Parts: sequence; structure tokens; C-alpha cells
Amino acid sequence: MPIPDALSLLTRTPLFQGADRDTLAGLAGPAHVMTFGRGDAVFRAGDPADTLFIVAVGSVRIYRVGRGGRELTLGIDSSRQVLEPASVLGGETRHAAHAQALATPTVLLSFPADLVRHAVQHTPALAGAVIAHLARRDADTHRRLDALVFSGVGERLAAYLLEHAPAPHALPTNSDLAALLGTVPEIVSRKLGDFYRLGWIDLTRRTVTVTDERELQRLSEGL
Amino acid sequence: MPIPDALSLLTRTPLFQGADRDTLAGLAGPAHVMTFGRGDAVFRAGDPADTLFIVAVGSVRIYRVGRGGRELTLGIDSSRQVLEPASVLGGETRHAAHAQALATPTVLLSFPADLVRHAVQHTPALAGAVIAHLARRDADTHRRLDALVFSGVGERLAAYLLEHAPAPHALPTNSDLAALLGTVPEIVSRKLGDFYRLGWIDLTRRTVTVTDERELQRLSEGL
DNA sequence: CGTGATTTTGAGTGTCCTCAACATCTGTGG
DNA sequence: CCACAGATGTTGAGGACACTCAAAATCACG
Repeated sequence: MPIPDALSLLTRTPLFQGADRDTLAGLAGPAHVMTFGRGDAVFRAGDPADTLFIVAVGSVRIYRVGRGGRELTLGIDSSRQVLEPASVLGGETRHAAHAQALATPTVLLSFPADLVRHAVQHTPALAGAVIAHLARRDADTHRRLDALVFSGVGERLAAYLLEHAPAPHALPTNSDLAALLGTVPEIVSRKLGDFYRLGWIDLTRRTVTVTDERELQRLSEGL
Repeated sequence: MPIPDALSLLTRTPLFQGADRDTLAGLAGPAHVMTFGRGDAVFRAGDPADTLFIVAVGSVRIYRVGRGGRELTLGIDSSRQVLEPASVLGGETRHAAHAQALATPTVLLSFPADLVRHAVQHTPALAGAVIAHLARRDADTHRRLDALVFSGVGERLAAYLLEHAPAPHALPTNSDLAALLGTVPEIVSRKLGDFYRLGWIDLTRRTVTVTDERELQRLSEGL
């Protein structure tokens, strides 16, 4: 499990494409390496957002908690992704969501937020990459909004399967899927069962494969 | 109905705070003035996103259309707001949503997107303002996401009333409210009726006032 | 004062959620 | 290799909520 050094990770981080080596080297200096185990909290909503984390190894789930402990996953960041860039790079002082390591080990590099903000300010190419990245996130989130308003769990699950299971795919737990789709585990179970009975997916030992892409497509688009 | 000249509008546009006068003057040159009436389409989803619009007079609704013609309002931009900054400033080539003028007249200034992008690239203070703005939008949209997942129409309507009607407030039509809250007009009507009967709001000739802030607050937080 | 849009209300339906019981899987230690 | 415990998955029943369709009432405006 090699832990890449800060500089080589930075140069391969999509968000930082376009920054010259010197700028990145200046950031790499004060970097810290942090290691987490599955389930560990990286930060919690309300914590000061004074650190920028980049995933080196493993992955991290960003989520919010609602009434009754129900969770909504906002995103999952794996290698070379930046956690909650909006909170840290826009001047937010506190995190708006929780972050939790998904794998053991999950290795993160941490950078002082003000240093990163400074580098972004003074490196036009970097600023451009950050803007493009935030814009893309904005578009994604809006797509998710209208999926929640305009379609049901069936549609959203079908879309998930089409995206992840053209080839055999190891399903997350029903709880994880539910948090991703904005529902509860029982409903995920029922819908998966429905799809299986309809012959649209194959499902053995938590491995799914889409077998009738056409029908799932039809469903995900709402008939 | 004075139409401000492009430069003075630009200098007072929040998104462009921090740019020096010369930069803005360079943008103001190629600006066009466009006038719309209530209901006119400014652009539609799928249109090329090669123009940046800033509202000078009136307001513009950004929305998406789902199955059965149901609409979801993503945002309403009024004076000095920039329309769909994410599409135009992040390198998107097409608009992801529709935009429609809400008032007669609605006056917009239009700027070539590549010019604006260029200015943003080369003016660090501008880039910083754009990043902060996009980050704020990101946070807002995530708040909306979890409101949709974790709470019902009643909660969302209560939150709307608390935000807009501490003082008497002219209600939009039920259809408009429904598009804002992610539901249908009939439900808005019923919920407003409930609140009225409970004595939580006063409602005369489409003007609402919150009369029992405490109860609405309780509801909007889910008991 | 009439016409078209909007609001209100009723009735019926479907989806999702909750709670609870039961089944299955996974990994551990005997 | 088996037995067990805890986690996860499945299924049933009941209820809450939002949506649809349709009719009636009200409003806005010329």
C-alpha cells in the first residue's frame, strides 16, 4: 500500500491540473499524512473547514444526517479527489456535511486551507480548474435535485444500475444504496427484487449485472 | 425605468466585486441590451451557453421541466444577478435549464462568454469572487437536496413562509410556489389552508403574514 | 358583467415509509 | 468443520403522504 508523496499526488489531482510544479511544491511542503480506518470520521458537520483533504488511498463518503438518523450521501471521493472543495475554497468557515472513511486504510493528505486558497488566488490556471470543477458539481447536484422531484426510487435505482452495472458490479449494502438514492433500505430491497423477478438484472451473492438494458433505460426515463 | 449603462451595472454586480475598473470597462464595451416581457424565454435547456446574462431590470426564473410538464424552479435571479453562472463560466457548452423573464419589462445585459471567461482567468480577484459564489450555490443546493429527502411539503412550505413572510408578503401563484417547493399546486393550496385554519398564518387576498412563528419553526424543523 | 385563470375541495390511487418478524450471510472461535 | 452471534437482507401489514383527476368556487381584468 504505497503512500504517494505529497507532490506527486498533487500533480495528478484533477482539481490542480494546470498549476505549475513550483506552486504545487509550495503546497506539498506543509502537507500532513493522515490514516483512517473504515467508518472513522474525517470531519463532521460544523467542524472548522480550515483544512483541505485529498484522498491518496481508499475513499471517503460525504453525507448528511436527517431525522431518525436517516442518511443522505452527497458524494463519494476516491483517489485524487478533494473533499468538500466548495466549503474549503469558497470562504466557508465550517463544514456543511460529515465525512467518513470507507476503506481500511484510507490515507488522506491534508493542507492548510489558507495556503491552498492563496495558491488558487495567485495561479490563474488553478483558479480556472477550480471554477470548472465547481461548475460541474453544480450541474450534477441539479440533476440530482430533479431526479428527486420528478422520479421515484425505481427510476433512480435503474439509473444507478445502468451507470454501475453494465459489467458485473459488487453492490453496496442496501443501507448504502438507500443513502445514495434518498430512500430506506427496505425499499431498495424490494425494488431490486422486482427488477430480478422481471428478468432485468442478474443478482447473485450481491453481484449485479444488467441483463435487460432496454427496459431499465425505459424505466429510468420514466416510461 | 432607467436602464443602467453596462459599466455601472458591472461594477455593482456582486459576482464581479474585486475586479478593477479597466477589466470591467473591457467587458462593458461589447455588451448588448436585451428586453423581455413576462413569460418570454431568455434561453432554453440545450441552447449554446455562449453568452453571460446579467439582470438589469426585472427578474428571471431558472427552471427545469419534468414529466407531465411539471416544473421545478432552480432559482430566481433579480437585479445584478448573473444567470446560470456555472454553465457559462465552467466550460459547459449548453445550458442545462430553461430561463424565463418574470416581469415586464425585464432588461438583461449580455456579454460574450469567452470574453468573460478570459477576464475571470486573468483577474485573480474576479476568480476569487466567482469561486466564492459557486461555493455558496453549492451549499444552497445541497441544503435543498436534503430538504427534499428529509422533509415533506409542509416543512418546506413552512420554511418558505418563515423566510419570506415575517412581514406581509405577496404570495406567488400556487403553481409558482409548487415549482419552487417541488410539488403540485393542489398540495400548496391544502397546506396553506391547513396553516390558516391552525392560526399560524394570516392570509387575505394573497397576502400572507406569519402569525405564529414558533409553530411554523417547529414544523419546519420536523417537530 | 362576463370570461378565463386560479384556487379550493373531494374522492380515489399509488408510492414510500415504518415497524416488526423472519431469513440469510459473514466471520469467529470452539 | 461446525456452531454461534451480529449484521444484513427480505417480506408482510398498516398507515401517511403526495399525486391525479375532476368539479365547483373565487378572483382578476377588460
